[in-house]
Amino acid sequence: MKTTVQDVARRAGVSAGTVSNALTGKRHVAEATHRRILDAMEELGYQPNLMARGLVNQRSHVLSIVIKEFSDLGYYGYSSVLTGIQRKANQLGYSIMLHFVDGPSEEEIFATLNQVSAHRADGVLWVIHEIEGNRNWVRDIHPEKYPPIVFLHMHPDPALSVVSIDNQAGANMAVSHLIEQGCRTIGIITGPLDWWESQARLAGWKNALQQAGLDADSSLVVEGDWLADSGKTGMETLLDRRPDLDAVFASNDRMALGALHTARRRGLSIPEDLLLVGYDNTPEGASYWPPLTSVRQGLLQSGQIAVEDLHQRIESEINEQTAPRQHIIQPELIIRQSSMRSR
Amino acid sequence: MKTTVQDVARRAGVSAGTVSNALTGKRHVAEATHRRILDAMEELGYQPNLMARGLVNQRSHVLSIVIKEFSDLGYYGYSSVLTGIQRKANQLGYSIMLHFVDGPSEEEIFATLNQVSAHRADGVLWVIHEIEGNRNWVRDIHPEKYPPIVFLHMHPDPALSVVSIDNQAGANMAVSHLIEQGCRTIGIITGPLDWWESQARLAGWKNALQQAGLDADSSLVVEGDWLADSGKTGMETLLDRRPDLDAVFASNDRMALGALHTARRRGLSIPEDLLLVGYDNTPEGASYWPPLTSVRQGLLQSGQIAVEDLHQRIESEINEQTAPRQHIIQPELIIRQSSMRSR
DNA sequence: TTGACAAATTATAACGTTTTAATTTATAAA
DNA sequence: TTTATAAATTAAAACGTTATAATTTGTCAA
Repeated sequence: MKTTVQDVARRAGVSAGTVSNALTGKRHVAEATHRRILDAMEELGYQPNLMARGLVNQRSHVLSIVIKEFSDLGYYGYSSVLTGIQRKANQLGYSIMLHFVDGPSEEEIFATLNQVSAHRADGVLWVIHEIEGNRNWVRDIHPEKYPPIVFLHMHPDPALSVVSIDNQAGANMAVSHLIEQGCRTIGIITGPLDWWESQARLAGWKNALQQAGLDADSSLVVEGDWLADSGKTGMETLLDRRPDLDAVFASNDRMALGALHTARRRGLSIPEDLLLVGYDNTPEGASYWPPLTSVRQGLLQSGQIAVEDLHQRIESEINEQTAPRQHIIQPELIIRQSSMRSR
Repeated sequence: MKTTVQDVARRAGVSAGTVSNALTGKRHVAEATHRRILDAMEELGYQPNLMARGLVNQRSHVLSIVIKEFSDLGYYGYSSVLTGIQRKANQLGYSIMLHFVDGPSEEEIFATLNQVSAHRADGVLWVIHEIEGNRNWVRDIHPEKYPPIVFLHMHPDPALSVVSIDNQAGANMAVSHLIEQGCRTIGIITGPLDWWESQARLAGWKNALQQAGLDADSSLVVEGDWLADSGKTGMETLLDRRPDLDAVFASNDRMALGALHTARRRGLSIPEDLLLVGYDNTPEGASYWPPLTSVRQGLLQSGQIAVEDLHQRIESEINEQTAPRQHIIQPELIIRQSSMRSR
């Protein structure tokens, strides 16, 4: 835990500089010496000190991920993104530091950002959902007081680097599919409406209905909070309000699960009496009864793209700033029995 | 991103040492100077460089979490533990670095450990499940080549610091509860049997049956892989083998979901025809149909305890090594309708 | 042999902190 | 006033690397 480059040098009978050269491979060192150095390292169990290295190189090779705490990590979406991030980061030689935020309130955001910056992370991946003022605080951040930041799952913004998923298209697909199945009265259980994802999915629903000349009445809309319970009550409300309801689009799989629960409790069969589509395509969905049709988001991919973009940004920063880029990923509909009209 | 303690010092008209004193609060600095320094920091937007600080203090205030990659993060259990870890770590002033492992093969384990040690993490939280040789490699690690390590969810071992959950007791509770409900032929869907958790839960099942003088025949045991699909097929097998089956204990909620699926497909009602208990108490379980009885593990708590123990270990290391400690957490049964005999 | 030139190595100065020991400044007693 | 003592500040060294510029060593042609 504490043999240093000096120790290795002494043991190999060379200077510290040579050991460093052997280590980084930037300057050439003679075959024989190289071998001796390697041996010395082996014998002494040398571990380079990344803090010292980072200090002189002005480069930590650490990427900071900022994520909202608690429930989020257990949520399928976030963990997929993280996995995608991890893979690419690893491949590019970065380590990952995790920062949690509760609020996110303005002050907490800046506190976190300061911590990130104190660690001298090379870049930041912002995986906090966007609500209200959020976007504006974050737009003001950019100054070179902080390392480059890539925002995941925010809606596109020319001033920021964003990797996001086309939520409106995803919802549109889902609802269009229901329409093709012959449904006419399609309810939606949305996420919290201060999330832009929720808004976008709602817009997709509306859009699909209008394209087909169908009713997008507000009695068909009920707001949930992403959790299964709100799917239960959402479904209750929809059924009470619209006895003619023949399909429901739930804005995530958890709420779809809740909707299934309520349908079952009320003695309704899916897909016989009612069709249902979820969002996220969680692995469990395939084991619900009936197996759940859902929208696959490509979250793993989004994590990877984000890291790639960030990496470019980090590398280029030395010369001139790379302009912000927007990456928009298209989702895909996975059809299972919950939305297949059995005639 | 690059004003230094020197800059602040210059601006405040003092020396670097004084700024440092003001920063750490270890030596007293006069009221007036202190104020001037604070102002200077504010004006210059000073951010301490944690790498430099870590270098001189020989303390990074970073905790490394080693976790098996991919699916694991999305798994309820792991994310809960991580949350628990994060909370306590934050409270004690640590940042968190995440390291992923695929295998885990011996070489990969050591590669990861070397990385951890290169970052000079103050301590390690080992959240890899234990299989086969695993334990032995890990026992040999301890030498002071690496920082102190606490192992989560390994079975107790006097040579190692371990925080684990009493899986056998948990399973025993679940099965005893089924027996109390009047069940006599209770099947089990286990996890992969090279996981000690699976073994322990199996032992708990067996134990409870034997206590009650009931049959723990091998025809009642089927091995799963934690995923819902294996719950589906596991349930098929059990039903085929034992037409007299009147309850099933699934070793996690996902597999319980699969079991529900199969029961439903075969036209069996739960709890009317068959009782079912899961393990993990995932939030979704309450929305399954019927709501799932399950074993709550106290994972959040386990994460917190692990960090506390690790912290002590880190602090004390300066003097003499603290002896390894075993923490065993008792789980709790959460009863819902899937296991309530309706008579 | 001696140069001339390339290749390999080294000494030294950073990087941004904190700590130690030394020094200055303030305070109180004589 | 002085002196003794406490309080506040500072200069310099250290932490473990890498980069730069200087030096040594080796090779080959003249």
